[in-house]
Amino acid sequence: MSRQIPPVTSEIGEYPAPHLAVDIVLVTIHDGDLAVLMHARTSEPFAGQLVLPGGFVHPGELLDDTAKRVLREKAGLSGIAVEQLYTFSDPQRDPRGWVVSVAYFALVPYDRLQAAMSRHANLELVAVAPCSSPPSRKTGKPGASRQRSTAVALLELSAQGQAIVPGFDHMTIVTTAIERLRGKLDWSMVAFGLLPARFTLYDLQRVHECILGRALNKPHFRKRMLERQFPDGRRLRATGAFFRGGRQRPAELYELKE
Amino acid sequence: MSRQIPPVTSEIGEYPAPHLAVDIVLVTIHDGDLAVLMHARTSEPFAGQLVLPGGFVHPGELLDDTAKRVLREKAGLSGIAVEQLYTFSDPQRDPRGWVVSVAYFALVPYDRLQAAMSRHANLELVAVAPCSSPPSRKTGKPGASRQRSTAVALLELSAQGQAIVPGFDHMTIVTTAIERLRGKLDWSMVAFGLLPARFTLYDLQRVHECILGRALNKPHFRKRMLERQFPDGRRLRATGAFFRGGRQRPAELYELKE
DNA sequence: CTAATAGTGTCTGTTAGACACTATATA
DNA sequence: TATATAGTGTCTAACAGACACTATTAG
Repeated sequence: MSRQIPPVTSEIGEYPAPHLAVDIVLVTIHDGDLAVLMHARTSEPFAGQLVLPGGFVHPGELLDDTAKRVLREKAGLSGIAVEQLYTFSDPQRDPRGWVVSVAYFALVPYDRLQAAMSRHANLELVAVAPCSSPPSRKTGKPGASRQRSTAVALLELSAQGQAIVPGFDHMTIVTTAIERLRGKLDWSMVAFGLLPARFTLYDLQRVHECILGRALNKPHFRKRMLERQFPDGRRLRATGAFFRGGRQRPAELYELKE
Repeated sequence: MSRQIPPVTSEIGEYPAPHLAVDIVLVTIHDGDLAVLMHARTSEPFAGQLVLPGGFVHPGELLDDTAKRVLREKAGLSGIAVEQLYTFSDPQRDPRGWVVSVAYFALVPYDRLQAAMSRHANLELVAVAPCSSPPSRKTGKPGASRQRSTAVALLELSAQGQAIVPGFDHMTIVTTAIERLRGKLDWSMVAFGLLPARFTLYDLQRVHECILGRALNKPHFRKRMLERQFPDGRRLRATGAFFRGGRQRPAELYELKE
């Protein structure tokens, strides 16, 4: 196969131009694990392997809008905030030709994603777990192993208990997204993107623990969250309503206000 | 002028492709101020205005390599680490046509940049100062004004005392670069990219203060830096040599070791 | 009652800054 | 000597985690 490099000429100069695509890492939390949305490819290359939803940029379109359009077209999800992650440019990353990809990440509460997935049968939710560590918080103490390796994969992907090797360079893209998510956790509002409008403080703590991959101190976490003013100016406010789900004392529901 | 959209066809699909360029924000510290490297455009659009060094991506080239090549070709600087910043895709950002730009930032000690600039007469060093605040640490207390505005410019650019309005969207790119630099300062090694191999602890502190735009506590800063192991595993080590520059007690020179 | 989670109070070690002090060079 | 910066010791306040405790629901 001869690799395609689209020849382009213009006033600007005679510069061949790469195809420009967008790939989306849509992150959610399901069953105590971080998870990302993928779908199985139906054609070569990487037929049968899972890849991130993606698409090419249209003329006159901002990359942010491309990302939103891809989410709408491929997952039926609208009104989700997206954030640019990194641009991947390895000339070999797509066997079909020269395709540079701008990766985005987006966050969605699981219940919204579940509704969307029921209308798009080809979508799959892939669990993301720290490498060489139990896949779920429920089956083992997280954060026990600390490692500084960078060459070895930091994350393991799995769907229905099966390990996943995504197509293209999408494993790298997912790893980059999760690292970015961790880095933004304590100064941005990413945690709330994974929660519904009302949630208990322990829900919020579980989101933080899930992203960080380690346990947090409960009294301190609660104090810090309740005192804090978030970057958009809002604070946590008790609603007076309670979540009565388990067989224990009900937990108060909070929301962002002011 | 009809805006150019290069028509491209390929196996991958019939997708028009944008031109893909790289723009570099080369940051240094000169005379107590952050500064970036620019040059005056000699042709339309934006003839006479200052812009960042940039260039188009070549086929088969990684974007990181494009950034290094641009630094080499336009500023005669080699062996400088570059880091991808953000990809700017506003369809209107270049009046000549559809040009998506991947911005990079790079750091260089002023003495190296000065040597390079003496060989490239068209280059200019543009001072970067926090908006509505004295342009230099020496003429006023920095960090006195705190603002949360995002729509208004956060930075002011100036060369030879004259305010600068760069061409294209390069003001936005510079602002994004400085914000990123601040965010990375306390967990990465960016400060050392702006210093020669040997430096005094107060040099290091001045770099931090310059990037943050506020004063730091001297005893604490020194303790923290001397105890700390940096991400690459190295630590600060006293060299036994001293800088005898002023009319006061000489300051010991330190370097990164181990 | 027990089980299980919700939520709080207190202690301790670490971190960060304020402030004051000593040290040592040049002029 | 005066002065300017180099470099340090100590105090205090805020922060973060460990731990133990009380509260309240379902069953």
